Amino acid sequence: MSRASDRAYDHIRGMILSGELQSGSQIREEALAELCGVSRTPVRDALRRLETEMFVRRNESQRSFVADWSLDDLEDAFQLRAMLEAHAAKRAAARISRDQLARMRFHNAQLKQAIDASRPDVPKFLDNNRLFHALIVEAAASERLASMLLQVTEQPVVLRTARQYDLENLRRSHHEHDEVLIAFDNRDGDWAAAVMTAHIRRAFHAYAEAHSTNNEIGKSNMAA
Amino acid sequence: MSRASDRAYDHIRGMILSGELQSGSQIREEALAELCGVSRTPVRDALRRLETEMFVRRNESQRSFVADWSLDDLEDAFQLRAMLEAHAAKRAAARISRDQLARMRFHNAQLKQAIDASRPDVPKFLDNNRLFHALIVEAAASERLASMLLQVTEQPVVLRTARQYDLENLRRSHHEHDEVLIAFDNRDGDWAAAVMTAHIRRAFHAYAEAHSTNNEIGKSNMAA
DNA sequence: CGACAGCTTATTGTATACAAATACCATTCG
DNA sequence: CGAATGGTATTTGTATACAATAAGCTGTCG
Repeated sequence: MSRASDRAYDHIRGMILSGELQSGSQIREEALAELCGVSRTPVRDALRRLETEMFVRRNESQRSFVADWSLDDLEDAFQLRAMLEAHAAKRAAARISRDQLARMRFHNAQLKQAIDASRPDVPKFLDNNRLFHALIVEAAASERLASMLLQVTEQPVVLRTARQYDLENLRRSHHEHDEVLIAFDNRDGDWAAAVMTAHIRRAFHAYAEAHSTNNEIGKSNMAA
Repeated sequence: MSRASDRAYDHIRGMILSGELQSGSQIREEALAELCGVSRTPVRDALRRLETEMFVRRNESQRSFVADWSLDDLEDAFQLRAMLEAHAAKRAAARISRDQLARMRFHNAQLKQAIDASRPDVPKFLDNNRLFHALIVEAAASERLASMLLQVTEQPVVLRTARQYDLENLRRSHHEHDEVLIAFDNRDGDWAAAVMTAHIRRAFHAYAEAHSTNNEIGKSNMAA
């Protein structure tokens, strides 16, 4: 997309994720325009996108607000995500190429390195985790599925704890990824789907637990 | 939403569904603006919406085109729809109220009347069918699920046959709805989900068959 | 005190002008 | 003859002004 509306999108999204824009607070187009250094036109574009992704909500008279998520909403999103990612895994098992498999293995290895380092490298973990999951979606070869997953993969919730990244959960993620790979090797879609469902549900519970014992500010991209 | 951009949305969507805008053809904002009698601003708004709903596709340099769907794309959409509607049915089974159940029964009865008339009343059938399904989504009580279902419920495909509305399929729809209601009565979410999956998959095959034996122009809202 | 009407202000919606990017076409050069 | 290049036309992106709508406030009346 165009430069200005993209910048606006990234900027606003970032402010929501970081908590700079408080959950539930009203956001005015002109104020955002100033913050982003563009006019209202691209800001409106960005707001529409964020609205479909449920980062932003509009009331009946078209005022925009930062989405305010309850734990129930969160579980709802995770439930849909589990279903969609399981479906993606099943499709991927039947279609994935040698090359894609190799790349998945690579990212899972990188992700293990990130955990095993003397000081765990969380950004590296998250990055490779994201790429691992992206490859499954790519292999699933369904544009529609991909676009739906985008809508549930990142939640507009500011996590307030560091425990989201506890080593135990990161290690489990790695092992679950490994099992997905074995299921793919065996072209067993049902197996892959089941592992993926469990993977996402575990992520939800880690997420929820972290959310209930809030200490400090974190990012929202859960390590699934 | 606002009046002008809503009108633009409805108008463009209608032109796509009716075939007035040919699949795969490029669409220019200014041309649409003239057709809709508004300026480009609301047209752009409408195009963005239609794009997220996959009625419109944009190439790498931001030109817009009417979506062109293959049978595979269609099956893909139906598969996702089946999964999502089954999920909705399962959730609904656990949450639906007496009043909602009564309204569902009403619509299913109306829909039967539409079939049993000396000359089947297809619009009446479709209307009550839509309301029946909408009630399930309402009872499922997940905004996200609802918004995702909107994205897969209407396909931007011009059907070229009347057979989509053959009586046999309409009757089956009625009976399947009936079974969903019984499953709801028994609060059996798995049962409801299974019936719904079958319901949507049958609809797909009816749709696909109709699509392969094309005669005349129809609407795209399949009787599921 | 409370509710309501009318005015004022704040906010979003639309039109339009212009800027930027891209496609298209013709012409030239190898 | 084909590929590359440049210029022109087409199309989309952005800013801005103004219109329409909704919210908030103030003062009046019951």
